[in-house]
Amino acid sequence: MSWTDERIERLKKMWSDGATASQIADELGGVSRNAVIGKAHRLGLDARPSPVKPGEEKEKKPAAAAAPAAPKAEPKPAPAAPVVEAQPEPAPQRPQPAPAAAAPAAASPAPATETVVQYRSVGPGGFIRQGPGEQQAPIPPAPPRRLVPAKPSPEIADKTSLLDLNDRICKWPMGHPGEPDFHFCGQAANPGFPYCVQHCGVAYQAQLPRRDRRPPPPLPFGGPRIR
DNA sequence: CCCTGATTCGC
DNA sequence: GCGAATCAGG
Repeated sequence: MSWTDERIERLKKMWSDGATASQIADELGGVSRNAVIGKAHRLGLDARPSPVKPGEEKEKKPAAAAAPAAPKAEPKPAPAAPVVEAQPEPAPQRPQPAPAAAAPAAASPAPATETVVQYRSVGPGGFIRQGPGEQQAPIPPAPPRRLVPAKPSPEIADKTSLLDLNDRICKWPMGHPGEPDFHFCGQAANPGFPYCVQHCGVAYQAQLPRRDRRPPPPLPFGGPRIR
């Protein structure tokens, strides 16, 4: 198998969606997990959290097979490529009480000061994480009240959320995790099963001989995201 | 042992 | 460019 454009495309998407190399490999078929990882690296895709610690530098390995004289000298890469980092702004003025919506766009016309590119990461809920050095002034003291789980929005107030799950209701996921309307089926569960009767029908299927197997039903998550 | 991703290196 | 072999952590 070769890396056609479509296959590369799928690799990219699945990789950035967080699929493991193995998953990607047997999804694509015809390639090994290693091939996928190798390709991902060659494509310059983001490194994933590796189980291997980046910490200590590995010394030469025992060169099991007769390794000819070290083929390549390795000049350590230019040490200090200027790391682009969010620069803490002087913040001379007391920040305004904060428009809660927190204009994510750096578009705010910084008056007269230099234009500083700010990099921000986006948290799981879609909120904008604060960069270092841009603490938002006084932290509102926590009210001495008991915290109560709240529905994030009226939108899903009547939907079955994670907090509503128990062993008697159907836990079949509807929509995509992380999205505002993600919820669970919520029907009465088939006793002894985590899903309602309909979803049990989808989740549990008799294994048929390969030859007359039907193509698999859509994944519970609605299949791969389309971005 | 299984899994994971990273790296190396012969092809 | 490709990917098997190898490494190393969980």
